[in-house]
Amino acid sequence: MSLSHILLGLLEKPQSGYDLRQAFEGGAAHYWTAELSQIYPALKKLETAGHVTSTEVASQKGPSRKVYERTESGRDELVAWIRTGPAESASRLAYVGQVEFAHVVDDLAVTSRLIETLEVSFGSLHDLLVEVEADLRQQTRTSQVLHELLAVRLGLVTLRGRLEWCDDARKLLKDAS
Amino acid sequence: MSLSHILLGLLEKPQSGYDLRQAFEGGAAHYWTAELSQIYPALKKLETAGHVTSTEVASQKGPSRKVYERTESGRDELVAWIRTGPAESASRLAYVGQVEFAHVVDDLAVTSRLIETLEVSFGSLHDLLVEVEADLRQQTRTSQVLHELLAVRLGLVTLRGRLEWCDDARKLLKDAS
DNA sequence: AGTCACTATATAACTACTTATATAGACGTC
DNA sequence: GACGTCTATATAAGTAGTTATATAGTGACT
Repeated sequence: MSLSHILLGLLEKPQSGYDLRQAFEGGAAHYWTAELSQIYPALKKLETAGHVTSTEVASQKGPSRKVYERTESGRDELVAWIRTGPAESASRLAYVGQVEFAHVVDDLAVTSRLIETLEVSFGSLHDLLVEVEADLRQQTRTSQVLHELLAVRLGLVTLRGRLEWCDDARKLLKDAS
Repeated sequence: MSLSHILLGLLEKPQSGYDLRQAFEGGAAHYWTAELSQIYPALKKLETAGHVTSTEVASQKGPSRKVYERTESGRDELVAWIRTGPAESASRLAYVGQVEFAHVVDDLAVTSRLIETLEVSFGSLHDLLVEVEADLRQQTRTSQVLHELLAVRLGLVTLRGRLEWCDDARKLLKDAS
């Protein structure tokens, strides 16, 4: 389950469940979203596991808020997740969270390794799609072939963008170290 | 549920559940994956709904295969799904399937409308991230800010790629009509 | 005074998805 | 001939995620 990990990452600052959903809407939306009905039970589970603690805070508008804070154990769990690197079968883009929260590891080499791993998997998917596209180009341009070509090209531009990003990321990391 | 719709789209040619999984691995993987344990019940459900029919075919290697075929009603269901356009909250990229299978609608105007809708939603997410990036650029370059910047840029290159694709797709459609 | 929108938490019911396991024939190889 | 791998279908158990609904206070508009 990586929603828990994403929540632990977002808890760099103590926040309520409601706040955390705002975080998903503003910025994090490009790689992950979650409903409140999923966030509240997830926070409760993290609390029982000892990865977060909660304190009730009176609010000027609406009911009192429950503000969650990451514990040492929570930080350890987050670090462990980031160190494992991206899962091969990631239908959701949890690896973006791993990159975003990698600063808690306090070791840029971990970030570099993450990027290298991603580059390999982006690369092989890209190569596969290049072949599929070449195949489609040789077929007579029926409506079906045209639409398949559109779908494949969407994959290609996305992967080309991500590969460019790997390059860019390496440069940023070199400048930083 | 759009796995059913994706399966209906892939059933342009009659195929078995096993074949359909291969399709997810070869090419469709960039926007959707599904395990066999999810595909088999989904096909059964489609059969009860009358959207597909199955015929048992003896196989030279291994056990006999169950080959599924899309019915008229299945085609109607697929067309209806494509006509509704992309869902706003699409954590998985089902809209790529809508583009890929749009040829069954047999009306390029539908494809054009799909692309226009996508361009709007890609655009607004892109604009949001541009603002977030500008914000981060002004902050002192701590490790945390660097990692947030990396995550935001990954989103940006992805969205820039997709916006380029919208342009490209419009041109391809113009040439085709 | 009534309605709407926003902050805030919570749960029930449902749907989707993953992981593990069982079965079974064909083919290759050690 | 024992083992591994590939084709092929299927189900059980568990986890993740969505949709609907309830509750409740605040502020703004009508």
